[in-house]
Amino acid sequence: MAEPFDLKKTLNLPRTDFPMKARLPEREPEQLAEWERAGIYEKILESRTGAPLFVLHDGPPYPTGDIHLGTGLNKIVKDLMVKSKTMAGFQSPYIPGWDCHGLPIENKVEKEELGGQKDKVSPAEFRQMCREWATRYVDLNRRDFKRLGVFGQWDKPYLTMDAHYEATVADAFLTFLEKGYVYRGLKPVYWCMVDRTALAEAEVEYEDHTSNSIWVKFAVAGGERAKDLGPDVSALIWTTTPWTLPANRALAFHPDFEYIVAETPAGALLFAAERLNAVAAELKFEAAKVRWRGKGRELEGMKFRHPFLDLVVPGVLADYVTLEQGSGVVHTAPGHGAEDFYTGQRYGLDTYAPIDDDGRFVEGLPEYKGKQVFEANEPIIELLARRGALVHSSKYRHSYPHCWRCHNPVIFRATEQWFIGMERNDLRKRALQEIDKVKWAPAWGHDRLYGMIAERPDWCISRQRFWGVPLIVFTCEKCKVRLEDFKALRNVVEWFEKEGADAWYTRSAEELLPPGTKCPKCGDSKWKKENDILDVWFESGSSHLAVLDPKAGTWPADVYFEGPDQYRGWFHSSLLVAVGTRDAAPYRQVVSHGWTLDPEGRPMSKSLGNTLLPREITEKWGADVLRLWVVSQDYQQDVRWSEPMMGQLSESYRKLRNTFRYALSNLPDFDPSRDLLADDKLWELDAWMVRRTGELVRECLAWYESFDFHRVFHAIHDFAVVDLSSFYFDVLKDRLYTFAPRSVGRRSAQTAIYRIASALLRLIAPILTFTSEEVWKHFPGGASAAGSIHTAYFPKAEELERATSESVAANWVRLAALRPHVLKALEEARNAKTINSGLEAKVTLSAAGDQAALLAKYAVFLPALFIVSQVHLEPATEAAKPEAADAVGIRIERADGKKCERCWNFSTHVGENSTHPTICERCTAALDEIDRDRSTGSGGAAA
RNA sequence: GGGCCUGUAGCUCAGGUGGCUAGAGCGCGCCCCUGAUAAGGGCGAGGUCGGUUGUUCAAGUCAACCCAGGCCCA
Repeated sequence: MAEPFDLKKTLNLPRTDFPMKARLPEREPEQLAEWERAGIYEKILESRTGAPLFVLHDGPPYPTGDIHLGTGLNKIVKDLMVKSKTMAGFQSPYIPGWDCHGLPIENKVEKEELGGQKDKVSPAEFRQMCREWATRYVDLNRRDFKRLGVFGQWDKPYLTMDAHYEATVADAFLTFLEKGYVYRGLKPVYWCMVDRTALAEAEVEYEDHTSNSIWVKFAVAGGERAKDLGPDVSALIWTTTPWTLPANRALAFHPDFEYIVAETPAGALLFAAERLNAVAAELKFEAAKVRWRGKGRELEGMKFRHPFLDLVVPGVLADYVTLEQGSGVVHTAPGHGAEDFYTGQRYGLDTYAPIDDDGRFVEGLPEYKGKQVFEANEPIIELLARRGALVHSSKYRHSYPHCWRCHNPVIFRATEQWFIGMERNDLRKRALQEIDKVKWAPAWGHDRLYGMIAERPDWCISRQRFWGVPLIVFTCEKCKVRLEDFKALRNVVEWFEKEGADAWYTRSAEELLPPGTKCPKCGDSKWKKENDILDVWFESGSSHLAVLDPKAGTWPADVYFEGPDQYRGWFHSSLLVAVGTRDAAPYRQVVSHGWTLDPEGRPMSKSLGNTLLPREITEKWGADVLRLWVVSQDYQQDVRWSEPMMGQLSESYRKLRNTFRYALSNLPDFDPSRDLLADDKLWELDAWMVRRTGELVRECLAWYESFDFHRVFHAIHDFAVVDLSSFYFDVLKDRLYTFAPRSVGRRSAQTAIYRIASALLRLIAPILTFTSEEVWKHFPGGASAAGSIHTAYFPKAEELERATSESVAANWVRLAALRPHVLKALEEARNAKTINSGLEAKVTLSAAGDQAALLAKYAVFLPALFIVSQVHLEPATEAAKPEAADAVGIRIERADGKKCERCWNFSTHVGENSTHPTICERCTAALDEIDRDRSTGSGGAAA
């Protein structure tokens, strides 16, 4: 050997092209382009041809703006489900969708493109403008979703405005109609005066509103009990909607409550006894003489004079009357309240609601006629005052229903609407039975939806708008009879399949119906098309009909996954549509996630202005870090977002990335087809680590199965940090670097690293979508030649676990348990300046019994385990006897001998090698082995 | 007002059927290494398990009530 012999060149130091720096914001888009070129989504589906299906059916978001963080979370979790099911061996298609119809877009187009003047264009033109608006945002949303690494059929999503979809919805409506679920009726519904449409329960949100709180007298005008009450008595009512008084048609009493007539400064007043103190406080009087007492039921049929209309209204009984507020006497306007309406039905009261679509009084006294209802409040209050009927008036702030889209207060207004009757064909009962069959996560989801379905009123499905699917209803122009020839009606579905629902607006009734469709009653053939469109919830609730197919095995879906607002939304409407049309739930399982919270723990919302775009995150940290954010928390509860969290997750990401990088850097000369050692050839430590990896795999696969992604993440992360980085990889360094490249010891370590990294990588692939692919490309043995990691399968726990026996594993568990104690002793020696590096130390262990035997058996492996130069064993002396049976005494001294220049271990044999006087006996042997390998010509040194 | 959910170290999470001095990772402080190096390793300090009162030999774990936050319904 030449004089300047470089010993370092004889080491197998880590070497890899895999970059330490992730540069995710730049690299991820490149990866996306590559996947796009390769047709990754189709490739994955092809790779699972013939495999059992797992169908996640996408709930369609509304394309009216940028996606926010919650939407991103939703899509990422869906992607985790799909990717993990794919790797578990299922064929798992994912067809994303968008909910394109409805008010929000209609409003935007009306305001931003037509300056509020919708009449300027025809319905067909208006619909075209809405379509373009929706298309624009679908494109933007799609770009953002893809950026998150979500795989799916992005080039062919389902859109509720597609012709086929609209036809499916129309057909579903006809099925409901045909089966007798649908009826037209006069009922109070939520009405938005600004959007001029009826609203469903799900379209109403409660917000704070200031109302007029007024106390009004209704003079007793007769009835059986009138005499008992005494002269000049008035019933006292309380209301926060003065404008509904013109529609008052009764006063309601609770049959079981006690009522009194009290003599007050405002006159003799009839109200609930229990409300005396509250009324006195509100009306500001002290004591009151009680003149009469009686049960509410005695007041049924009493007559009261309307305070300003020439009208006498009856006393009626209702058990929804409460003693929490007001007087216990309830002003009843059947045209303006749901409960009032049902009371009105029972007593045959007039459902009076003289209000037009804009919320203006179309008739009534000059004081309020023509005024919008809220503007009518003041004049009505003044009117009451003039008539001496107003006892008290004040402002009252409370939560009040508002339109979810325009956020204006809504009113209850009786109008003619189309309904799906919940009791028709036992729809409610059957839906409830289906809920019991579905699996719910979290479990309370069952009770939530069950309660809602059990309580909900009939479904108001008509809307007075244009941007949607029209109700397929024709009325004979002559005799007003409705066409019930379903074969003829389904002709419209054919038109919709060809031209979309636009056909309803561009084609005449004669064109839409089969030629010569005649009225069965009068024989005429002039038909009038219905103007209303369907509630968009009916539309999105039909998505399973449009997208899934029982014949293909994709209906019902295996899982629906959405936010908690969908119990009243999509989970709800999908169930009703499915039960109505197919007599079963459209899903086997429903999973919901929590709200997305800002750093202060408040739900992110546009009104609070604390929302965040996923794009801002991917541009700064990368999609894989955002995906880590998703799996770091339990999404079934509320999830929080904050900048510091992202910082920590970046660190976690870096740790995982470096763990894989280190594994790769020790495998540059490792070809699994040539170098992989069989289980029984592995060193025990290596086999034990493989086995432990198998245990991790077993746990994680179970968590993937139950969609507990955060447990998967924490387990993998902890394993990478604790078991690999700080323990196994550290312990392995000496063997990997200093042993001859082809030695069994090194190949054993490499085999373990290879198997562990391979398992870990596939285990985390659904989460780290981009990075796992990047690692895959650097994996030994041409792993990526067969295709993307996303077409690979999850590792098999058994294959890894059987690397070694339970008893061998148990020995290593005991040995490894000693490590923290030795490390602590080393730390103390470091502090005492006895040593710096651990390799400068000699550890003396004193043990007894079993423990001594175990240590003796594994003596040669102990220096590596503790990363010290020497370990000496001695019997536990009586004095140094450790308390615990398996404890050991630990003494740290400086290592004997000199530091080997090659492996840095201390040895008393340094200097014995004449060629290399600075190296130890182990390195001498290693160099000899390297020389031998070189002369035999096979295999190569790492360096 | 009714119903439901949540509340364990600064952060994110574990803690079946109640049982040793309540755990992990990250972060933080101090130290080591310089052959994973814009890396790696070690040690350490952090919690009256939201609060109160009960049941029990024993409660983070069970019960009741309360507080805070959230969601749904009205």
